[in-house]
Amino acid sequence: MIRLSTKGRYGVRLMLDLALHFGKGLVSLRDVAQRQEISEKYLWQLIAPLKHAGLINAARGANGGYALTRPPKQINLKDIVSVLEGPVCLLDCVNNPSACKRSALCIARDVWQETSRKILKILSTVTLENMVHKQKNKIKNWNQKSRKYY
Amino acid sequence: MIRLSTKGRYGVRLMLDLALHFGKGLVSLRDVAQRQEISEKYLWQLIAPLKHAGLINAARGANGGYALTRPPKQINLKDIVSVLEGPVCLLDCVNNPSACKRSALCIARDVWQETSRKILKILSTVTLENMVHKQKNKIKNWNQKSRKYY
DNA sequence: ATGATATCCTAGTAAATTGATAGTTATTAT
DNA sequence: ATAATAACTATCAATTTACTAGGATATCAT
Repeated sequence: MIRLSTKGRYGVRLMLDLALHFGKGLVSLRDVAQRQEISEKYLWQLIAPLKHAGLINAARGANGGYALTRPPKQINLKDIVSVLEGPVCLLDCVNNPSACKRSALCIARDVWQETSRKILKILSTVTLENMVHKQKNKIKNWNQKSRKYY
Repeated sequence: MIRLSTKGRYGVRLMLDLALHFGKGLVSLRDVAQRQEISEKYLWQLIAPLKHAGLINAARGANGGYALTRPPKQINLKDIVSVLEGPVCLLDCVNNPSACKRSALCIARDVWQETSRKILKILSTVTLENMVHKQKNKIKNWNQKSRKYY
């Protein structure tokens, strides 16, 4: 299926949470877990590869926690998804022609290759900064509505 | 993972095979299986939903077989993939807000919704006719090269 | 030093999905 | 009749997914 697993689903929410706190010190996993309503243990399994990929920093011990390694503007959905869900590549043969002996003459492969590239482009245009802005706007609008109707 | 299962992978090749024979009568599953090097039994599991979705017609009995119900120009990747892999929708909450109680205020959802729409658009721009043309060009070029070097 | 607070790491597992095979029945052209 | 072909059902091993459990290790505040 063309769909995200919970890794990508939760991972993006985790990274957005960190983005919302960027520049304000470290964020503990427990806090993220509570805000996002995701098990702390499960979140950790997402943290590990993200840290390994250099997207977040960690500080151990009391008052420890996590933070983005670079500004939200410089991290996009492609970065996050490819770490957590593997390379965005609709079929193995796209990145690795030897995965199928038909590769050389297969039109389907050409099409999937082109399509993969387009999807990748879409994902890389959405940054965490974009999402932070959207989040703030949404909350603002929601508050205005509340004032109006309640 | 953002990737296709073998259903979509084989299914598109199956439909392209039928497209290449469009207007030339029925094609038996055995022939497709041999040309595409895919098990006949497995192919049948793809045929069933495609037929049910109205993309192909079947004729039983001797000399029976399959054919596209409409010209290759009027069938695109979105049609095929959504039948075989389910709706192109990165997360359940995108089509069905009640799948997650955070839907109303979740920015991640908004972003995945927009992204799903863009991917859908990409898939619907590629028709079987496009693929048939590419296939014929590729074979032509390949033959020219052969004449040149061998 | 010590204890509280975090990160870090390894295993395990039930459920779902995937990819494929086998065998049987129904229908039609010849 | 019979050969060819679609239509259907059931099964199954392997993989992936989505978690959970239990602890080891590092760091800071006191």
